[in-house]
Amino acid sequence: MEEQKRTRKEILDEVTRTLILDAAKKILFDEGTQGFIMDRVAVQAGVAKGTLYLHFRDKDDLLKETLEKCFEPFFILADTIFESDLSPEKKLEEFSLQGYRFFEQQRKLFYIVMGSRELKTDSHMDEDSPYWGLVEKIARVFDEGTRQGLFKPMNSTKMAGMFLDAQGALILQQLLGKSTDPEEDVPLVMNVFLNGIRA
Amino acid sequence: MEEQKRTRKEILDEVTRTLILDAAKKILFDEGTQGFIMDRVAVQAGVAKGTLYLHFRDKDDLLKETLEKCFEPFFILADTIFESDLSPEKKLEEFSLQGYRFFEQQRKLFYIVMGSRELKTDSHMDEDSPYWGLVEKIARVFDEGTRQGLFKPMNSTKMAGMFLDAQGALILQQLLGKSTDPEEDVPLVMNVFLNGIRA
Amino acid sequence: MEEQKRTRKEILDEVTRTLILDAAKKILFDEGTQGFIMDRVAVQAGVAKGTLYLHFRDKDDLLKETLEKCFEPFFILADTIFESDLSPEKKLEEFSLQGYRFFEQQRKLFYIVMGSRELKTDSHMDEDSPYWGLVEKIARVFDEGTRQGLFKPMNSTKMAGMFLDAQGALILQQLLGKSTDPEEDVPLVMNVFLNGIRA
Amino acid sequence: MEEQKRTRKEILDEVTRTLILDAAKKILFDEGTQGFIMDRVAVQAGVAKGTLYLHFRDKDDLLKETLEKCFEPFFILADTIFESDLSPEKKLEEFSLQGYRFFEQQRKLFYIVMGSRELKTDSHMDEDSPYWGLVEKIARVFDEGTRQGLFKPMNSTKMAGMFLDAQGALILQQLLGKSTDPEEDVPLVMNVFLNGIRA
DNA sequence: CATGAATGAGCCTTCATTCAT
DNA sequence: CATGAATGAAGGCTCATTCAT
Repeated sequence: MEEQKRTRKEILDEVTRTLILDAAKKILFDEGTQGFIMDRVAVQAGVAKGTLYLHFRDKDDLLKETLEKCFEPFFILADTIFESDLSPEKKLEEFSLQGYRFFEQQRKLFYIVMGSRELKTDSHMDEDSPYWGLVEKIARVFDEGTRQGLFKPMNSTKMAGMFLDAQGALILQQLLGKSTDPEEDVPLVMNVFLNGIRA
Repeated sequence: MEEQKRTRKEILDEVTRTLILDAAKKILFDEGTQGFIMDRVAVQAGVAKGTLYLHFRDKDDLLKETLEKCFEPFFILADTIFESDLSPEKKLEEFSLQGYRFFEQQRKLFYIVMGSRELKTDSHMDEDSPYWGLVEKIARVFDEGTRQGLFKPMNSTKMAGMFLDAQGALILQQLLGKSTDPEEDVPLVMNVFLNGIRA
Repeated sequence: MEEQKRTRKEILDEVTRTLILDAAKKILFDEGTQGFIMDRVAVQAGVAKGTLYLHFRDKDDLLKETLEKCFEPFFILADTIFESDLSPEKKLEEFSLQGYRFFEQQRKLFYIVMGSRELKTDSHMDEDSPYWGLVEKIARVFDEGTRQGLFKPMNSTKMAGMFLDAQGALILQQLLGKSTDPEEDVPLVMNVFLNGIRA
Repeated sequence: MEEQKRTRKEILDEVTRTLILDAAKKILFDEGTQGFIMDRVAVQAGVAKGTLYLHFRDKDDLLKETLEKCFEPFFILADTIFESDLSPEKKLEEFSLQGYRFFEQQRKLFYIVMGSRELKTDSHMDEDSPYWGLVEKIARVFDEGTRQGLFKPMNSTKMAGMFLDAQGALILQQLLGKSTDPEEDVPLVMNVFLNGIRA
């Protein structure tokens, strides 16, 4: 029964935690990082301000977890792609396409992450940030390609960084209205990088 | 003499302005955007708080101008390259190399611009930001190459964005200690992009 | 019990609110509107500066409510008179007398309201200010007198305004030491106005 | 020649002084007491900020003199009336009418004086303010009437205060749009007061 | 005398965090 | 555990006044 109780507590905890994170996500989307204020998150979540601190160390912790939650669907998608049977080239292409689409739908998220300059949490600088996780996963695809003799040998981490950021540059231009066609942009990245690295 | 007087005043004004900007630069470097506080800038500059507002509209204005001042040497360098007689390929390579070196020396600046999330001034989002200025200039180089029959026809703005951000990815990795050799990295970018676009 | 709890909280809230208003009143009296500074009010109330903003939107709100609280006893008195069975003439006389006495005791308040020029809250200009509320109530007394055939027909609002301000002129002179005797002043107003309006 | 020089200086001084006062008047009208800021007055006057302090002790001094300058035409008018051959009753009536008209044209001035609560300078409280000057002059008219056997004996200062403020109440209502007809309002004051005091 | 850059005390307001209930 | 009133450090900005030129 002790076991049971603890479990129940843990479940309730999880529920509250999720409640808060969902609220935080909404606030982050609606108000941007400027408006990401503990008070508002608490109100949105329907919990007391103090409760926030029962589940997250401080504002930064909450923000970090919120961002992670925002990216979660994309990461799951990415993982699915990376762990599939597709060829390395196809994996990259598929990732490119999905990234493009994800941010097309989650336009605001991109603005917040790239554009907002209010986060202490520095996703680029932090070694175990989503950014670096992604870079490593893409690097593994390049390694895979090289192992299969499809790509030239290379510094895969660097190449992955370049691939990811070049992609980001296109998404940025897309969001700013310079173009809206993944049919055009995805091949563009793919051509540049595949021509550059094909064995 | 009227002329003279006005000139003298303008010079003094300029002196104070520079004094403040230098102080602001130092504060920005030492304390990051978090610590970029008007009071501190004033103390560092050795002027009164109010004086800051005699030369800059508000905190944001000061911050923006400070950043511009930080990048100035790099922009001048970039312009020199872009306006030189070098071949398009060489221009890109030289830009790549200089960018690499600039941020090697100004490591902190990169952290501040890329990493800090405290700036309202959003260099990526703002259409006439240094970022877009650079993109446009690089695009012109791509156009030039295409006109000379060296590069394939392409959407030069997109390509320039990709080129710049791919570069940034490498600089980031360099700064995080993943590598320190421009001898290795510059050819990397160049290879990828030139293979990808050469006619 | 939920009910109880909420009630208790509301009571505590009310206590703090009153604490602040009393402090604000004291500051207003002691220091005038010039010295009506949020910091000082907080210290006087024995609460933190931030607490002020938990109970009042901003400085102006606090000031407005403070003034209202200052006048409250007088308004209650006035209402008692206006709603009594006294004859219109007696009502006016009684109002006159009570106003005289109220400001005799609250001398400082008169100075603050009439003399101080620091309030944004403009009691004369604002259509639903205490001033206009009083004018309307007095006007009703004049109307009553006219209906009863005691007073000539008249524009009661205008007459009420004149009556109130004429009164104010006397109180002002009283406060400045020109006279101190309500026995003399009240009949003065009454004579002038009643002679002027009696049917 | 020394004489001459000093005179010339005095004239220039007077010119600057007037320049400043005119500017101050304009600022006061256009921006209200809120916007009555030394900087702006200086700019409007076309002189340096420091110059203001060469001609006026401090902001309060300037404000006081500005207000006096605003009322000057009305005071001159009033004096003309008070020193004329008119009967006391006619003097009061004429004063009433002219006051009414003056503020009708100078609507903004009335708002500023009565409505604005930003002036340290307290025209009502200060014993040698325009207000008290006016009261005294009106009191002399009442005295004159009493001497001529037209009015009952009375405390003329008090009566004058009442007369002036009752008048103010009507002007206030006029300005707030409750009525616009001096043909109606002037007789109103006159009736009340004359009935109240006629011998 | 005039100037106007510099001053800096002063003030309002925000918001992350705590802690008594 | 949850609560939310209280906290108070922190920070941006204003503007009357001064003084060196």
